[in-house]
Amino acid sequence: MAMRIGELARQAGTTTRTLRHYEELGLLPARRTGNGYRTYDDGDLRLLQQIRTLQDFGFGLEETRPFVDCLRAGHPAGDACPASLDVYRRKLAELDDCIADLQRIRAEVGTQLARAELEAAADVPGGPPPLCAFAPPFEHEREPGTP
Amino acid sequence: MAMRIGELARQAGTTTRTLRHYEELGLLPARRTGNGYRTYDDGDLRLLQQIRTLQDFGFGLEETRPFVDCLRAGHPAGDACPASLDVYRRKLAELDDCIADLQRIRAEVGTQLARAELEAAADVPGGPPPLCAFAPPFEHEREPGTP
DNA sequence: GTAAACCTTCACGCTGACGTCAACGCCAGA
DNA sequence: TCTGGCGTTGACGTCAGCGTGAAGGTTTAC
Repeated sequence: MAMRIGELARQAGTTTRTLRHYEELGLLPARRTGNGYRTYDDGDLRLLQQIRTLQDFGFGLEETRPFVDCLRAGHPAGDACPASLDVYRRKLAELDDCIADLQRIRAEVGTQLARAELEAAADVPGGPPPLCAFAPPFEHEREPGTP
Repeated sequence: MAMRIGELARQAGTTTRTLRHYEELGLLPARRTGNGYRTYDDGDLRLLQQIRTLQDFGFGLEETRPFVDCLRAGHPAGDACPASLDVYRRKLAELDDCIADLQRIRAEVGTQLARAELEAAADVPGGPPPLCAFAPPFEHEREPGTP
């Protein structure tokens, strides 16, 4: 039940440095034992798991705060509060924008690559295999030594 | 033709700080006039435009280097060299991976949002509009003042 | 009793692409 | 000659999410 920072880090698959960082941010404050050691319980593990899950989805730490607050407020799930739902919705919109941007860019880069490859094939005869095997190099561009 | 740093920055739609940064990286070195002022020409403007275009596509500055070198080597286009094509291809793969990741995440977040919204609707009767318009609020939750 | 394994705080480092001062030099117009 | 607007270098700040020590105290196992 009660555990120290190393144990919690192991259970959550993270590091003690990360947990201290979360505490600096006020995201996951710890109780202290008499000697100053941080001490956590299973509730903290749940909060931490919530944070890590959202992190894996690309949420920033600040964006996880409503979920953590929601859990701490006693709700059974971190997304049982309106503020969390808002974060979900904003993230969805953000993801959609981002995906659309990347798809535009992907298409553009693909086009550029295809064009550049064609031009390279045209400029360096004998380099990459020609699309039409019967297309001979032009005479005035033929290299010396080639019969 | 010849211009100083402010003029080049204006023509390329960037800042003098950015141009000094590029020079620090060795990406866009400048000639100097007698008084130590940086001086650029139209060729530098082309190099800079190449860099900015690739930047807009999400290329890192180091990734633009082959293109810039290619132009400086006298090629008519920055992507006329094999090294540039390699960068294109790596970027395409990177974009595909990234898009796939984001789409998985988008689906996951969408699922979570839908589920959380349903649970919120179930837990808070009378909050969001019910799916079935004939479902009346329960008596013990009815507000005072409502006939 | 001692060594290993834990814990503490402090504080700098890393990545990328610049922004933002400070403190000063150079030059043209009124 | 003064003012304003350019230019220069150097160096620190920003954003996020930690990593990586250093220097020391505490607990645990043998």
